[in-house]
Amino acid sequence: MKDTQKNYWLIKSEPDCYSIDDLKRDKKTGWGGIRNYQARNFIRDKMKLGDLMLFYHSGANPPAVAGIAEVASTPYPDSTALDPKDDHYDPKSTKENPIWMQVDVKFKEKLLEPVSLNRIKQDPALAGIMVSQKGSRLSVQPVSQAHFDHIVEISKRHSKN
DNA sequence: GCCAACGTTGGC
DNA sequence: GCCAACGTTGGC
Repeated sequence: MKDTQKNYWLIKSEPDCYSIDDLKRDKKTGWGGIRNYQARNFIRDKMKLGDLMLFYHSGANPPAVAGIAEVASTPYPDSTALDPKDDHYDPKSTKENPIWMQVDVKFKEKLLEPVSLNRIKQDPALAGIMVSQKGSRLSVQPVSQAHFDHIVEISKRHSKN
């Protein structure tokens, strides 16, 4: 039973680098290049097909949750770590012993109204959410279902007016 | 562009 | 195993 339960995530991307619009265009992409062990462990150990993700624009004006994506593969070795020509190449990672993992991420929807970090911080219902903590640089974060739903709700509510 | 908060690296 | 130096992230 536990295993079939969905997990919820927040993934960060700089929109200049890869935005929700890029994902909408591509429909699906390999979420590679994660070079942080904590994030890697979440991807490797906890991510499951069908898990839902908040797609967060970091370094944007304002930084905000911009859309929803879905985990579209089981975890597999990050090929960008094995390619010497790639920016994310890591010589410590080998085909026999891959260090870094990735999943495929599928476009689900773009929020009509992005939910800004500022709004997230101000909302008592979202107290304790990882992304609003000062100095939280983790690019893959677990999110509770309640927080996930609430953020989507805020967007829907706001875009109705 | 600044800088605080982290994570990683490497000398010892 | 400590810790200073360094690199990176990301809000502002």
